[in-house]
Amino acid sequence: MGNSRITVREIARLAGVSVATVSRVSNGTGQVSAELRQRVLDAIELHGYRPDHLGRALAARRHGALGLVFPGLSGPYFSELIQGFESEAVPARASVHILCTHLREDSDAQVLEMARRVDGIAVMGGTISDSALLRLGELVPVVVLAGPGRAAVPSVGVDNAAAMRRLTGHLLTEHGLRDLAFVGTPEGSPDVSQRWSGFLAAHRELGLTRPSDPVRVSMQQPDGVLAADRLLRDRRPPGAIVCANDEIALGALVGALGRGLRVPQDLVITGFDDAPMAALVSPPLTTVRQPVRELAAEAARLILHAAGDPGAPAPDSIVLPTELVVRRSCGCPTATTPGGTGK
Amino acid sequence: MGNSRITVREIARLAGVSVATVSRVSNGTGQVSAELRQRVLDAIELHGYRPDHLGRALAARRHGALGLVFPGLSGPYFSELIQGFESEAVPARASVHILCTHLREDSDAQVLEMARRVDGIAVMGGTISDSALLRLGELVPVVVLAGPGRAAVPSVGVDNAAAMRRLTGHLLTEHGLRDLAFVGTPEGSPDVSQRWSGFLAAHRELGLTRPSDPVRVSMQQPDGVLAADRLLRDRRPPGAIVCANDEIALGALVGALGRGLRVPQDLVITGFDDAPMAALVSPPLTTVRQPVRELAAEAARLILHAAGDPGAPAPDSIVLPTELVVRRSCGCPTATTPGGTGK
DNA sequence: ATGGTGCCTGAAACCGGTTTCTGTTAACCG
DNA sequence: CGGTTAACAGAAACCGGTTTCAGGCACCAT
Repeated sequence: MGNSRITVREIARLAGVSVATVSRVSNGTGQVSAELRQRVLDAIELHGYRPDHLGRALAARRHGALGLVFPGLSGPYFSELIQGFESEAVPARASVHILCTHLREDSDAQVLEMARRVDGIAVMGGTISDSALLRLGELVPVVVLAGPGRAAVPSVGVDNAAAMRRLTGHLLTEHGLRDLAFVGTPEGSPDVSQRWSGFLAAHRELGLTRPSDPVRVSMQQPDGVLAADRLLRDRRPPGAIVCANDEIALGALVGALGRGLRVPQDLVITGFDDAPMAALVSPPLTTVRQPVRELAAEAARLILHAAGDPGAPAPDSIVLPTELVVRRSCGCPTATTPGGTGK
Repeated sequence: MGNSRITVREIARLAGVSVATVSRVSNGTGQVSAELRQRVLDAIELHGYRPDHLGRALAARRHGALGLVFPGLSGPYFSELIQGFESEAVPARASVHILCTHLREDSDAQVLEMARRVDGIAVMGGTISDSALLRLGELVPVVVLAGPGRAAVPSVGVDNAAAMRRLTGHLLTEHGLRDLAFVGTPEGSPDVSQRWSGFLAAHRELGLTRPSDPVRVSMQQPDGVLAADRLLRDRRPPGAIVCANDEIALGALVGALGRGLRVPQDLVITGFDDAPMAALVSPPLTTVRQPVRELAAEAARLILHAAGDPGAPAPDSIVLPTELVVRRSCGCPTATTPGGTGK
């Protein structure tokens, strides 16, 4: 049983009907008399027939698959992302292809290759070149996740700049902090780039001098430790370390505590994302919550919709709301002051 | 250009040759005269023809894709795993399908469904039922990643029990610690199950009483914080917290430090995996290094080989070596004592 | 001149489904 | 009772490739 060698013609022969009838029964399309239907169902059941995905996909000119492209995965952010994406794809009976372009030279070519195997693709911002993105958009429905869209390529993201402006403003205004250090590589991803510009904007608004250059590291905990080392080695500590995400912030916190500094008394540290650990460390991290899972789910929905509706107009880009989460690492006493910054 | 509507027959017509010739040229198989080859290549180039993946896959009866199934991803472990898997799949021109069964009821059915879309599958141990695993093995080449294989299903993993026995023995013998607490859910995955039994074995060998039940939590940092809370709340702290992985250990460390305990003076904590952060926290974590990336790469190689060679015999299971990494969180002064425990 | 050999080539079959299109039959209607 | 219509079934075309098979042709040895 379950031998995958049996075909629709085989079943047709065994049930004494035509292949068209078998196809109609197995898909529930068209009209089939009760008697023939039963004969076909019996034969299908008896031999454990399951229609071949390739044959079906070829005939339907549809792969039944979605692509997800990211630079390199790490931390809770990507877990959420992938799971959110899957949560929409699986019920739609679409499989999820992943492509991790991490440090590979030919990622443009690989994404283009992926386009020939899926019905639509979500690409993390900053993962492939702009020209490849446009080219991709001609081949399949595409949405940019956490990054700017293009003409025909919509995007799903949050207003990073506004959120970071708000967070930075909180540090500058309500805590009177100065000499803030930004940790993260603006050139690395659109997300960080926007957060950096929000950071700058907050300074500009208050008429402060432009802060010093960011400490350019990657987005994982070890990078936060590294950044803390760099910042705290010889010169006096900055007033606050504003990290591009929670992972970096957690690493920086570990680095700072390891050097005997007290947070927030000696040093303020903030994150971005509101990862699960952010609330659990001591002191709990002040950060910005963004709905990562919903972001990815929304992207999947967009793609599925566009793939199902060939002539559909290019959908609008989507901006989901963020929320400033004030905890103790910024120096606030205790309570959480909620407040949306997104549209 | 690049319009994906052009087919092999179209190119054949334009180049004034047969479809067979086009196919031969585009695949480099068979003999084609220089003149015809050039005509075909020109037509292909001019119209940007790329053979359709589905048509090709259907004819070749091969999907050009590999599946990777895991319970739920989180932390550096899964990053490494996925990237290791991809590092082998991509050069083989196979795309990677992922399936995250996390908490879903019908994961068996979904894995079986995946089997009809890929040439082979790597399944993390403990992700699906045994019967589904056997069934799966009849459909496509399968390998179990980090878990026990079955008759026809090979596995790739490390000797968790031996490694954990060694680590636990180190704590019991060389540090004279007693009253160790194990954090992790043995029922949750074969990995943890084996680590738990290694933990027990080390106690048994020394004639000690059976340690108390494990603190059953998941495998992420927040779970470590939770476990530390539970263990340290009212009663006196255990002599050591032996964590099922580094993520838990890092969480536990944060929890312990947050309570003002000193590690390792007041409390010893150990991990498993040797995640990047393990060496960077203070104190650095004593742990067991396992080659996660290689594990996944090996699994991909196994599957690719089996998928390429239809009649190949079931390959042997593979056990990769681990290494005890002694740092300071166990109470050792400083140096690292390397030493393999795997076969 | 003739038969054999090897290289190219294209027609056609095939992979495993879906869908259109045509034809048959039975039910319904005036 | 003749004619229209709806329901149903199957033959064949189709999706877009690959591969088998047989034939044409040039070259070589007899």
